[in-house]
Amino acid sequence: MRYRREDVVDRALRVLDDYGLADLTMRRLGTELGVQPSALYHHFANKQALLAAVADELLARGGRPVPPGEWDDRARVVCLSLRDACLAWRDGAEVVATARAFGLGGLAPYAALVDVLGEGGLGDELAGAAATTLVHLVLGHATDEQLRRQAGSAGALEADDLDRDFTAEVTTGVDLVLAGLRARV
Amino acid sequence: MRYRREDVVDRALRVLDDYGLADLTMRRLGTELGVQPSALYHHFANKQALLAAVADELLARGGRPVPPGEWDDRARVVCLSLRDACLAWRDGAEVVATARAFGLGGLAPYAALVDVLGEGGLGDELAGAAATTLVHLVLGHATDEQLRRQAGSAGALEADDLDRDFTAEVTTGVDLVLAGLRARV
DNA sequence: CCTTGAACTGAACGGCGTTCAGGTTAGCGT
DNA sequence: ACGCTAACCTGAACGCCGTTCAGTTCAAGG
Repeated sequence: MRYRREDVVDRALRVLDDYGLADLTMRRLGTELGVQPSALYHHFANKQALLAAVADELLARGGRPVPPGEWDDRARVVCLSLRDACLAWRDGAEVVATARAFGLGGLAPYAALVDVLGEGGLGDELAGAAATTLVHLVLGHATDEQLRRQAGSAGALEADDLDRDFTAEVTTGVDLVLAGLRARV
Repeated sequence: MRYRREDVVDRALRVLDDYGLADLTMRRLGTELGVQPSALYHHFANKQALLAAVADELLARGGRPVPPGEWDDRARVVCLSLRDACLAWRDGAEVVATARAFGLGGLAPYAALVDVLGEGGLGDELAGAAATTLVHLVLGHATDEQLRRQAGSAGALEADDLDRDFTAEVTTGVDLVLAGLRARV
């Protein structure tokens, strides 16, 4: 069996979901495809590039249309949609965050936010700063949540982490920023 | 020469600042101390624990007293002080972020924020959510900034990253959240 | 049928975190 | 001054990791 780039990404997503980011190694992925690890370097320059492609695919599959309405409601949908896309895959938030940090992938949500906020009448500078803030906020929360859940299922759970309402927490954070923005329009 | 725990942390901070997080390996740190890598495992259970200690020390050294005043001004000082502490060391933000994610260190800023916001009359839940939001926001911005600067000095700089005012950006983000909070008091 | 380019092999390189049985040494109680 | 104890360290090994590279296979178009 010979593979194309997208086949490799698809399989990488499955390995990610089944075994986690730590076990998504080039060797493991190669084994899973019945191929030498070195074969993967025909499709990707290095592991970072692979992870960037995985992040983009992960976001594309979790994408959800942004309904018409007020700009702040639309921004909230973009944020929560980003969160859901990340949470839909094991270690999804970390994958997106690292890809984004290296500047190789996961940039779509930021662009979408800048658009929506721009439509809202915010200046370019404010829209950019707010979009960056929202993306960091959402990815940070989601990374935390996935890591805590994982630590919890491994037995190392702390009492105050069990009855935490993560959804309420991140929604509060997003709404705080949006309220701050509304005060500036 | 025989070392104590704090000597190792001190040296680790120096290696971090001189060579970056990627080169802060157990072997490198051992060599730097004139000691076998395995010797480090007498002081720390594993590398994560070492990094947590490094993060705490990094934050302690960058610490700055929070002056009296209004709760929102004090919260802003805590946030910018956290940022400065991270930026004072190469890859500082990433070190703190990962230590915090694993729940082993870097928790002081969060606690300080919860305190300050609690004094401001916010409920426990809102204070917690807001503190988490602010920490993610600041660490996210700082991580980005340090990574971009590093990529820039490596030659792979993009035009729109050069004339970015990171300080203004993160201040805007923090102020947006604080404005949102003020609207709720 | 031949050519060409994409896909892959197989072995190796250097480095990583971590373990472990045993050796060394500083400092304290006597 | 001496012995003991606990702290500190050695040296070698284990099993991984990402990545490179010269050479091989194979599907498809002319």
